[in-house]
Amino acid sequence: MQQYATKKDILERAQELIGIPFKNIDTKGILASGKGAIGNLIQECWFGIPVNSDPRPDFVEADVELKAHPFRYNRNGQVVAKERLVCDIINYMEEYNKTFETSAFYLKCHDMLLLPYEDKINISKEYFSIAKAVLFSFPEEDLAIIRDDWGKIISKIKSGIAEQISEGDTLYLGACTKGANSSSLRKQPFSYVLAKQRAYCLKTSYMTYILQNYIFGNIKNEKIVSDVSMLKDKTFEEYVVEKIDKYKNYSIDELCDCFKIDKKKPIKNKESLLAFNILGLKSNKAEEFIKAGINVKTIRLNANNTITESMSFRTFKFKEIANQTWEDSDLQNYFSETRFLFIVYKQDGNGILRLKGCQFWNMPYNDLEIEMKKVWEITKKVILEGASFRKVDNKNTSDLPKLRDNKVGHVRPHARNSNDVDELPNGKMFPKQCFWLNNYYILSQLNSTFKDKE
DNA sequence: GCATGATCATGC
DNA sequence: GCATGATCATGC
Repeated sequence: MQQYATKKDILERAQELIGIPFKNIDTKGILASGKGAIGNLIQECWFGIPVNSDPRPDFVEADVELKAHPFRYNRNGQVVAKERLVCDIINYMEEYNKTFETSAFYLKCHDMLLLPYEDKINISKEYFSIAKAVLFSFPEEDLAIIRDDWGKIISKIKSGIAEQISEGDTLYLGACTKGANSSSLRKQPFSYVLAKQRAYCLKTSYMTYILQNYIFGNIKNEKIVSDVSMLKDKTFEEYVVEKIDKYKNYSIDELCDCFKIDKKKPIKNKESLLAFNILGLKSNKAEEFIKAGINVKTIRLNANNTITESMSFRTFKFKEIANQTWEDSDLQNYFSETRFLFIVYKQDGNGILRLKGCQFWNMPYNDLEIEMKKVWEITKKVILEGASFRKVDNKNTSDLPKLRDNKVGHVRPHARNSNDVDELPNGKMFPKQCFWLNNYYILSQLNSTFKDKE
């Protein structure tokens, strides 16, 4: 029998922990032992539960899992999760045989004692302390999405492609890599290919939402699915696709008329705003998209089924790339975690853009870990060498990867103008750059239904 | 026609 | 003032 046997006992004891520096409770020297130590510290030294590998929640009688989790304040002063919340390792050999209710994730994490602590930059973690103590169980509408996420992960195991699982496949519940390094491999049941070891996790974007809305505040955003019964016979993504599909072939002006938007008023990214309107939202913010960290991108197809422009992303800092490895690079993290919603418009014979529909997408595992990795590594090499950055005929040029060098991506300027510069490791200044997805690569990723001849 | 470098426009 | 999403302009 555990000492803290009810939720009430647990929460009361947890409340007493708030504000106490971790070094003051560390009677066993756990902090010195390394990663994951804070959860272990609280479990052992504060609640007296020995660390174990029991598949059941830490508080067995109360059926509650203890989770300490770091947060930070962003530039705007908002609380944001520092990282995803990692749960159990996914045992590919066993997990596919289970139901969601008996999965290792749900069995352990259906109810959690969340203990967020601020992770302060340049301060030793022994001075950190728990900021809040909250008992958390998933809202019904989140559970509907998490259940589908789980199904997606399992279906890749059942298809014998566990090695192609990516965190970007899913919305709230992810499968993140876990292990000493990327060579930690495991067997899978329907293929001889070894797959990277992965663990169930709640995505960083989801944890940020929990922190901002359930723990520290109560910001309300518009929901796409206002009632969970709307997802009775379809997934969230299917619901979105079907809804947008109802306005197939509407021109931008026609859509503006439908939603009473001033056609002449300059609005940034009107095409995506119209898609949000179709989904029943007034703003271009949806609770589900924020939780899932979904990135909405508009794609314009020409009448002859080509795409003119490549797709840009945020600018990078030369020195950041120079100091990172691929595994901890912003680019790898971004494309492995991020799910996209493409809103697809296509020019008709008269050059008028018409809505064709939408498509959820994330970068396939091999495109990221083989192709994009090459682009990143060449970029790093060119930045470190530094010699190729030069001016020819008054134009800045360099040996950074170009459009035809790689089928997935390239590097190009992304700045206000050529005077908007960033410092290279050798001290030279050069226009800010970003990674781009090649226009022809994007085209290759689009559903064939968008490319049909009219 | 397309690749590449440069720049625009909104919105916070 | 700047990030972001997007598009323009030149020259081969």
